[in-house]
Order: sequence, then structure tokens, then C-alpha cells
Amino acid sequence: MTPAIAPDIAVARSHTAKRLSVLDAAARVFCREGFTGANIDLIAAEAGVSRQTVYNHHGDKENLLVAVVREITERINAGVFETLATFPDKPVDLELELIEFAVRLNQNCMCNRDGKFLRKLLQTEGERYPDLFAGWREHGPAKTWAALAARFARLALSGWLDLDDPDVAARQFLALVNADLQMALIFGDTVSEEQLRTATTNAVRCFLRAYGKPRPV
Amino acid sequence: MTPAIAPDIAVARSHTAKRLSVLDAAARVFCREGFTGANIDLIAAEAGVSRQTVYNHHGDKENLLVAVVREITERINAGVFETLATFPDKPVDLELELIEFAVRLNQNCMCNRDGKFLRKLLQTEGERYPDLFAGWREHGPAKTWAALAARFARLALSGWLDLDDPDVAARQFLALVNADLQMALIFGDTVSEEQLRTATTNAVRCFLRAYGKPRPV
DNA sequence: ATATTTTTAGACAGACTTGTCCAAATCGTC
DNA sequence: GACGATTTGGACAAGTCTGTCTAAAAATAT
Repeated sequence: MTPAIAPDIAVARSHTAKRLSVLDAAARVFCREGFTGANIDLIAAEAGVSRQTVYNHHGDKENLLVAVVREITERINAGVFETLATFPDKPVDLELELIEFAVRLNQNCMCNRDGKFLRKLLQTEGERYPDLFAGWREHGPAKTWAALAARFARLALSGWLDLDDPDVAARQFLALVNADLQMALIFGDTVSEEQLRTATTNAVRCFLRAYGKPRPV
Repeated sequence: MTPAIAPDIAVARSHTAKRLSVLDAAARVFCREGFTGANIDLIAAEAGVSRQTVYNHHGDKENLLVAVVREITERINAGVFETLATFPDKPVDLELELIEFAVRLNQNCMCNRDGKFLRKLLQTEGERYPDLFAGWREHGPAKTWAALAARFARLALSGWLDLDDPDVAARQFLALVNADLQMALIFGDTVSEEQLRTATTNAVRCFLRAYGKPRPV
């Protein structure tokens, strides 16, 4: 049994393990030091791997950055998609459920490690390597906004919200949700669960004051 | 006449001119390349000055970064203060005047060169040199928020707004005003006058839907 | 016109990086 | 135990960058 694939799998596993370890360390170091300041020796050391292995896996330093960005954007997109699926389409207590949803959004997409990495890499290398993030830029936020806008539009149809422009409302929702977290996000501070809850509560209350309607029958 | 001060003034002028030229070029290069990636030769060339002059004026590369950050934060603070003074304390048409105010805020503080530089430097070097921005962090946003909150509180007292927490409202106002500009700001794109106007209009409309009251007598 | 300060260009040592090469060691499979 | 692939540590050349030093040039004040 498992006549010819077992070796490949085993090899692939250790291979992949090291590959991921390198990507992980590279993400950390690139974010801390920036692309120019990142040191391949340091990345290798943090990955628990020899420098030659880094070169074996990814070739170039620039190539390594590309791989890191691809990895992170994929994970981020997956997280966003997954969280969007938990939107309260048929709410009972809209305020409460929107707060829960926004908390999830922040935890899974903005405040976690990947979110921090993407934000920082975007900021530090976005202008120098525009191609790197072109894909994310086009498919990432635009799709998120559109998906969220569609949900809000449906809530408006079922009488929960009073919206002029669902797209604008979606962007405003996201902006409000981050209003109290801006500083922490910029400085890389960790946000406590409680901070996140009150920030999100403030945001949803404001959003519903602007666009909410009394509970429909 | 001008017996003993004239020389000092003249020297100071050229001295200061070169000093500013260096700071300006350094700000550009630091923002483009990050601290580690910034090249003193390049800064000198962009400033139209010899490298030795850079060292004469600011000593260290790290020292130069400190000087740049100090310069920019001072200019930003001045701009914020100046713009806050134009807040519509006694509005006639609140929506219109808040929009005008928010447009000024964005143009003078967020979307101009200094705003872009501060944001980027903060993002790229904020974690590595926390002391650098400690002063700004403490006195910058906190003061802005407080000042804006005080204005909103006064509007609430005079019957224009219905606020629970003026501080939260102030942060939300700023967040809303930037909602549609996020992507452009991150990628360093220039925002057109028209983009800025519609973004700001959307923001103020939402803010007033949440917190506005019919015009008081 | 002269004296003083500032600026300039270039050379320089020391340190650090990247990317390559190679022989020895390690690992998992047959 | 033997085999093939992968990993390792170290050495290496080529390049870059910082910060210092020097003597000449330019600018400025008296």
C-alpha cells in the first residue's frame, strides 16, 4: 500500500514545514525591519534554518518577499470571507448581533498577526513595489466592501436599515469600527478584548443611530 | 547700523537654508526608503549639498531622523491647531459648514505632504523607535480629539447636536471623514479635490444623521 | 582686501550584506 | 545497512554604506 506516494508525502511534509517556517520568520522580519533592513541571516536564524536553505527554497530576497505577501494576502482573504459568512442576515437583536459580527471582523482580519503584517508591508513597500499588492488591492478591499454592502442592502430591504447608498454605508461601518483602534493599530500595540468590545459597541451604536430603524415586524 | 547682529543673521540665513534643505530631502528619502534603506549620499544629493555638510549639521544618521521627525510633527501640530480654529462654532447651515471644515482638515493635515510623511514614518519606524514619536503620540492626537470634542460639546449645548460622549463623537467624526480615503492614503495616491469633497460630504451626512438635531432657534 | 567660517570633493577604513560554492552531516526510505 | 535528497556550516568575492579625515574652494564679515 501507499506504494509510490508515501515518500513524496513525507518529503513534502518536512519540506513544507521548513518552507512555512521560513515564510513565517520572513514575514516577522520584513515587518520589523522593512525590506532593505531585513537580513537573510536573521530570517534564517528566526526560522531555525540555515541560510542556504532559505536560498534553496525561495531563491532571491525579492522572491522571498513576493512569497510572503502572497501567503499573507491569501490567508487574509480566507479570513475575511469566512467572517463575512457569519453576518447576521436574519437578526433578532440587530445591535447586539452587529457588535458580535464587528468584533469577529476585527479579531479575525484586522487585529491578528496577518492583518498587522499586511498593513505594515503595504505601508512600507506598497509604493516601491506596486505590482506586489496590485492583486490584493483590486480583489481585496473592493470585494469586502461589495460583499458587506450587499448584506446591508438586504437588511434595508427587510426593513432593518434606512440606506441611501449601501456601498458608502459599508465603508463607513468599517471606518467606524476602527475609529478607536487607529492608534493601537499604527503603533502595533495589542488591543485587549475589552477595548475591542467598547470600540465596536461605540461604532455600531453610531451606525445604527444614523441608519437604523425600529425593529420591523 | 546693525552693528553686531547682521553677520549672525546672514550666516544664520544660509546656514538655515541648507539645514532646511537637508531636512526636506531627508524627509523625502526616509519616507521612500525607510530608515535603513535611506542613503546619506542620496539625501545629500537631493538636498543639493555635499555629504559632509549633512554630517556637519546633524551629526548622526539617527540624529537626522530625530530632527526630521521633530520638524514634521511641529508643522503638523501647527496645521491642526490652525485648522481647528476655523471650526464652525456659530453655524448657520451646520451641514455645509461642517463639510467645509472637514475638507480643510483633510487638506491641511491629512492629505498634504507632511501628513503623508508623518503617517509613513510612524508606520515604518514607530515600533523600532517608540521614543521618537512618544511626544507626538501623547500631545498630538489626544489634544486634537479633545479640542474637537470640546467644539462638539458646545454645539450640543447650543442645541445643534445630541451627544452621549463628545470624545467618542470626535473620534468617529475623524474616522468617517477618512473612510473613503483609506486606500488612497495607504497607497500614497493623490486625492482629487472632487474625491475629497464627496468623501467629506458622505461623512458629515452620516455624522449628522447619527447626532444631528433639527436646527435650533 | 583680508581673515574667518562654511562648504566641497574625494579618499579611506571598517563593517555589513547578498548570493554562491562546497564538503560534511543529517534525514527518511528501501 | 545503503542510498538519494535535503540541510548545514563555513568560506568566499563583490558590492554597499557609514562616518572620519584632509586639503582645496567658496562664501561671508570686517
